[in-house]
Amino acid sequence: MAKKKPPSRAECPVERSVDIIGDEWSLLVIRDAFDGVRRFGEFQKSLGMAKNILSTRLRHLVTHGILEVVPASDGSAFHEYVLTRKGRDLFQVLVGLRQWGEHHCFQPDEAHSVLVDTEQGRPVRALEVRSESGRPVTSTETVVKKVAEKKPRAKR
Amino acid sequence: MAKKKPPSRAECPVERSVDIIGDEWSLLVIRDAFDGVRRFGEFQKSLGMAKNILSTRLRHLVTHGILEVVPASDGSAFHEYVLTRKGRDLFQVLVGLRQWGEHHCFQPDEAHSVLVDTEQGRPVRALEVRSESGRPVTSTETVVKKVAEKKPRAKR
DNA sequence: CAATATGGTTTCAAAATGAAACCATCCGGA
DNA sequence: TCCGGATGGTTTCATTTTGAAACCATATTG
Repeated sequence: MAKKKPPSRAECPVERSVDIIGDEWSLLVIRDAFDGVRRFGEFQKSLGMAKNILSTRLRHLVTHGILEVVPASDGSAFHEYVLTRKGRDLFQVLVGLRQWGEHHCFQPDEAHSVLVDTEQGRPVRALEVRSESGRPVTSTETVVKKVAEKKPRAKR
Repeated sequence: MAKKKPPSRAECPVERSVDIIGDEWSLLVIRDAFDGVRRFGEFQKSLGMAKNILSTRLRHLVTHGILEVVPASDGSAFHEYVLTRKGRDLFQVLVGLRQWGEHHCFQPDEAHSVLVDTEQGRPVRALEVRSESGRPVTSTETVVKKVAEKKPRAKR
C-alpha cells in the first residue's frame, strides 16, 4: 500500500524500485496506463479493484512522480492520470514482465495478448541484457558490485 | 502472500507475472537468489524479514517453479533454495528494476551498487526494447494486440 | 433543475503481516 | 555420546492492510 515509510535508503536500486512499485496493484495500474487508461473509473473497471485501494495507489504513484494529474483531455472538469517520463521509463520492466509471463505462465496452446510495434505490427524482440561491448550476458556472467564505501574526499 | 487463488487466467502476460511475483518480498528474495543467497537463514538476515513470512514466500516461489530445493552444497543435511531456469529467466526483469531504480531513485551524488559483467568488470548496458527489425522502440511506438478470440478451427 | 455519472471517502469485517515464542533436527565439541 | 548451540522452521496473537459496500460531493446531462 502507499507506504508511510520514508523513502527507501537501500543502496540496492532494485530494492528502491520494489519499495515503490513492488506491489500487485501498482504494477497493474502502470500497465493500464501504458495501455492508455487515464480516468479513475477506467482503471477501476479495467482492474476490478476496490475504489479506496485504487485511490491510495493512484495517490501513491502520483506522489512518487510516476503518474501525474492533468486536466481531462475531453475538456470536462474532471482530471486524468498520465504517465510521467519517470513512469514511461518503466517500459522495460513491463516488457520484461510481459515476456516472462508469455514464456512461463501460459500453456503452449493458450492464447495471450502480444506487444507489437505500431510501425510494423510485429511482436517486439525479447529483451537482452548486454555487456558494454554488446555481448549478450546471462545472470551467471554478471555480479553486483557493492558501492565502494564513499570515501570522503581528502580535503584539498 | 502465497496466493490461495487458482493460477491466474488473465489473458495479459503482465498480469500473470504480477500475480506470481508482484509483491515486495518475492522480488527481493529473487534478487538475493541472483546474488547467490541460498540458505533460509541467509535470506532472513539479508532481508530482515519475519521468518514466517519468508517461509511462505519461499514455499510460494518453489510452488511456482521459480526456486527449487536442493541438498546443501556443503554436504550438511540442510537444504538450499536455488533459482530454476524459470527463475533465472527473470533476469531481465530484475535488471530493468535495477536500472530504473538507479536512474530515478537516487540523488546524483548518491552511491549505489552496480551490475557488472564478470568478464570485463564494466556495467552492463541499459536494456532496450527493440522491434523485430532491431530498431529501438519506445512505449508510444508499441501497442498491445489483444488475443484474437480463439476461433475454433473449422473442421477439416 | 432534477437525475445520473464521476470520483472519490468512510466504515467495518476479513485477511495478511510481523514480532516473538516455541519446537524439532542437525552439528560440533568435550 | 551427550550437551549446547545453530539452523530452519511453525504457532500464536496483536497490528496493519485490504476490500466490499455505503455514503457523499461535484459535474454533467436531459
